[in-house]
Amino acid sequence: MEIDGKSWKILQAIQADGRISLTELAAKVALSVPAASERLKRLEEAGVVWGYRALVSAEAVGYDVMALVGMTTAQPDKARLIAQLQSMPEVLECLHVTGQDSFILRVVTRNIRHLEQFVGSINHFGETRTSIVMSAPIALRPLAPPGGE
Amino acid sequence: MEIDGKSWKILQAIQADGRISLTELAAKVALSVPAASERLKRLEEAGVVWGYRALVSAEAVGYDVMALVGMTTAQPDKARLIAQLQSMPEVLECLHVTGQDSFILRVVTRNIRHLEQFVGSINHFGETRTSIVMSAPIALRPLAPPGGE
DNA sequence: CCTGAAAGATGTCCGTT
DNA sequence: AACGGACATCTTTCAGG
Repeated sequence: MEIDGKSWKILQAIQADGRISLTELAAKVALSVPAASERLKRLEEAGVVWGYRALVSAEAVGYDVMALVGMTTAQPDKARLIAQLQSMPEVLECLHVTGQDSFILRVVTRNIRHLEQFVGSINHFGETRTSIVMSAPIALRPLAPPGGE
Repeated sequence: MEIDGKSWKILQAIQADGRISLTELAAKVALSVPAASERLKRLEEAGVVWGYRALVSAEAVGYDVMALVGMTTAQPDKARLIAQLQSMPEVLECLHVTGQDSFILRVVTRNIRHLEQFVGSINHFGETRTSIVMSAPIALRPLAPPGGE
């Protein structure tokens, strides 16, 4: 799918505010409401926009610790590991990556003790390297056009 | 702020669908529309909900490579590094962490060549360790109640 | 593919319980 | 704090350029 300048403006607007009304959206991209609506629907149907989420503060709901956990896991254990991670609400994300780690997990826990307990519950799958997040100098930025093609 | 069962239902619903209407939301949590609306507004004002985002597929818009880049950076360079990263649209996220790495970046690039170029443009700030994301067995899961308190 | 207007649905603001 | 109704706004759909 090709995405022209106006569709990119739409993408940027709905990434900045996922609950923006079509009326506002249309105004921002200098289009009529039905035109903006159709473009957005097309983007959704093509899978360019694959969902809308409210962003909830982990801290505000009682998760005081966020961490990234890298794991080195033997091939035959991977499927079981993923199955277990899926049942653990502390795991917000699990990426299968190249390099020293097999997986990198994004985890939230109530406190350090809870983090220790979490790591203990998975480290029989392999070595873990835990990095506690102290701050997020750049947090979850919207995608911009790739440009220089 | 205290979050009771109904507010948690609201949080889960808007994390699952950030564009859900108040009418649907109210039905899901067995509340009237104004009641649901007020609770949601309170959650927003308290910073529990700090935004709404459309999720855009990096692949669909021309970013074929996602990677995590760990950096070891000397203290005096950190501020300049962050400033530079902020001006680079490839950087979706930058976390300041404990452990071997000073920062871990989430980066998207058009292709491997573009990734190499990106890493080259920042590696004078310190050593980098790049992990290319092959797949996301668990992608961006909503927050669940911490429970066992 | 965009525009403009109408009908249906939705969000907000009341007063009330 | 939550409910129900009235009004303003928004979304969707349709005809037309």
